[in-house]
Amino acid sequence: MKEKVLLIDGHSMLNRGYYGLPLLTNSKGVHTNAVLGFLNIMLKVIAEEQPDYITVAFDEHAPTFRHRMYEAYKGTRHAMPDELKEQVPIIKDVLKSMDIEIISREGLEADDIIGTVSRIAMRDGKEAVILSGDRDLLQLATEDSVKVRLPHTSKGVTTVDILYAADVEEKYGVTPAGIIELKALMGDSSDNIPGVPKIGEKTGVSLIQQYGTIENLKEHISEITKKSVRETLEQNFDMAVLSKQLATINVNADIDFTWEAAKKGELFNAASYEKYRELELKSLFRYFDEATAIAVEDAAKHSFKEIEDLGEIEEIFAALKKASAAGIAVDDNGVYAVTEKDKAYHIPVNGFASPMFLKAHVNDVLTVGEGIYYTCDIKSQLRSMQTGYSKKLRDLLLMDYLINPLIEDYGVPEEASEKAYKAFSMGPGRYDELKEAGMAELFEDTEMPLAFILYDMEREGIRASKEALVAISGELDKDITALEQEIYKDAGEEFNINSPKQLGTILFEKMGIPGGKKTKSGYSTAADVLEKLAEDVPVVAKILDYRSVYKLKNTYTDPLADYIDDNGRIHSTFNQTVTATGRLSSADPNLQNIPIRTERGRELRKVFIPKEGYTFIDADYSQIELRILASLSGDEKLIGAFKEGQDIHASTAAHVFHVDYDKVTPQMRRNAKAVNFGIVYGISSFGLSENLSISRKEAKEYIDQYFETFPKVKKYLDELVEHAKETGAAITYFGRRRPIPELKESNFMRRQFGERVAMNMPVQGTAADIMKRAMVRVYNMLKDEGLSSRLILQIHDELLIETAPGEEERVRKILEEGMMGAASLEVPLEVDVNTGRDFYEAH
DNA sequence: TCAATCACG
DNA sequence: ACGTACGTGATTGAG
Repeated sequence: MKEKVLLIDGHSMLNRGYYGLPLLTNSKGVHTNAVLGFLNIMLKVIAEEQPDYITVAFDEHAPTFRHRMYEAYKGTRHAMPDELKEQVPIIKDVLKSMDIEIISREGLEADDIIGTVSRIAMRDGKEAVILSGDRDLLQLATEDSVKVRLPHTSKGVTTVDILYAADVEEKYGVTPAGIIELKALMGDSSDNIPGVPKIGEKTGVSLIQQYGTIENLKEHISEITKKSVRETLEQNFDMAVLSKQLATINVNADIDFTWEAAKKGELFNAASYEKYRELELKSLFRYFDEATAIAVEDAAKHSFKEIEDLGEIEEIFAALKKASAAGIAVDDNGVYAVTEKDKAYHIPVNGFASPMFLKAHVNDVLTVGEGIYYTCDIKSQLRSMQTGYSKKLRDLLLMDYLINPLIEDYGVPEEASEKAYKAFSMGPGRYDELKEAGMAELFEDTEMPLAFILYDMEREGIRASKEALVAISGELDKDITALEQEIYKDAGEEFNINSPKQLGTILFEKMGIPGGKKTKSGYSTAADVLEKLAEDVPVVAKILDYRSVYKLKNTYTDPLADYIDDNGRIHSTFNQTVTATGRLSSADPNLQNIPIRTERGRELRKVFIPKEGYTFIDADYSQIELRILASLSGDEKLIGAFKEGQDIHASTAAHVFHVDYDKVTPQMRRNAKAVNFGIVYGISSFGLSENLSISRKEAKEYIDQYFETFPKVKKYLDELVEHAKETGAAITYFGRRRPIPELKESNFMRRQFGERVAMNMPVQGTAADIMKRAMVRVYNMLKDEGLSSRLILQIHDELLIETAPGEEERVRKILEEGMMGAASLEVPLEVDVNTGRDFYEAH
């Protein structure tokens, strides 16, 4: 059995990965698609070939000899997108960690390195396998000792073709050596080889089959019968000669290659696991055995000294109080504390150290301690902590979020010990960063106290009637069954209405309804498409109806019933570190998207009820985003409209359509409302035209008219984009930041998106800031006055309080004061307050 | 696991 | 010549 060497064309495989996969980023915003694509194919081929040696060849960035020749000739160069360029050093690092030899040398192309090594392998009696996405390398294939493997994707499945000399001949009609001759004639646009004009694959192949080489072809040029071919060859033969030079791979390049260095080592070792983990290439973890993974994960853990002696416990708490900075975290097993780099303690719950005892001590540290106490993910610990907000406490998770809200996974450790350690080691530095970025106040006055409020809201939950949900579910079920039958009858067959694919086929092919086509994967059956057809085609109306009823039952009614606990209450989770703009999000279940826009959906809100004797008081900000826009832009007309208490959409309509305020029609108001939304979202004429079903030209006129009416809004939005381009981030009135990496991307569409984000984030984010400040104020007022009423829900611009009997008037006042006073802008913040016996009535 | 859909602000 | 409204979460079918 011959030994085998795998030779990989680095840039070509990276390129293939980049264009073959969507532009993935990991949670740190690092693009990884090319790296992932590269590794996927490489690992697959390694598994198949079982090579004894591996070498990856990269081109140097400096233009290489062959390219220089061509560029001198044509003066062009291929540009590599930044998102791909970034990944070159990354893949090199990964390969190094896998102990894979990398060869690159100025003045040499990867092709030349691979060609040379393949010939060294032949000389030394070894087999060579070449992996590349570039057909150029086919010229290196031989009868049995050098094969080329070309990845190729069809119908989403990637296979890696195997080509020996005979396969090359069969597939391309010429021998591997003939590939060079063929390229000399037909060129290769992907490799910048010009070729002879007008000669394509067909003519080229037949000429090479007949004459073998271009030198021989030159000898017999007069024999060519077809006049056009003969003439182009006669006139452009120098192109063929140049192209041949360009196409020929140098197999005698001067490189440093030794079998010793190329020897395959342990690919899946601790170092490479660490790299994969850092890049978050989770789909590739399966290549590592469990032992490697566990060893690496364990290395990250730290040893905490168990403290059980009562005297020692008191000493530790005393030390904590004296420390200038410490890490602290708690869970059901006790308290974990880090006071110095090598002083980490675990005080377990035991006979002496009851949970109450430990909670009291922690509380004591946080209230009278002299230091700053760092923890990680405070909200998750409050169940075992029983402490109120303290300015001495800093949550690393919340700091990380403020510094970069785009991160998807902040890596909160599972165990409390690691939370304490991580918080201790990273917290102080992170706080400095936060201060540097101007967000210390936002963190201390808003985000930190808010975590405690969210914990309380989650624990309180909201009461819901199971009986009512079950009754509604039954009704919906009847409707679903009836609609299903009618739809099947109209369609003439039974099919899965929930499958957009099947539905599209039935509607637009079988039934031949016009107005189909849209998405890549077939017909769009989205509501806005179907709505346009519903009037003319009864079945389409039924489908829309079916969908909304189906959704109501399966997304809201039934799941909500399952979330009700023994006390009849539903406890959502309010996430404080997921949105890019600073808003909260709600999940498990999401209580921020309970239906309201249709009456049937809205009915569902009747199942949410306050506990016996209590009422709901709900307050929402009126047009908070547009008020923020008016204030921050300083536009007098917009500010004026708000100050006069006008209906803002009607007022916008009056200005944009040049009619009197009281002559505005409902249609005009609707259009103006869409324009106002567009402004807040980062206007584009296309988006507005889609939304309003008008021409792009008309949409543009609306927008131009709007900006002419409110010139300072225009100026403000332009400045937001400019600022974001300069600093790489958008920022709210209260200093919250959102990086916008899209602004630097090479893709036009993505940059455009970045500009819209730059316009939207400060507005949406400032609204989020104001609401959070309001929550802190409202919560503190309820607490300071010793009321029993509780904040239970936040829906972006709305707060719901379960109000104790007799506290109604106070709560109304607190909501008004708390919310209106959360910021002082150029325009007063207006709040609508409502009382109700259920959520339906209250909002 | 992803795309399509749709509920909310 | 691109191919688009901003921010979320849950369900579903299909690969």
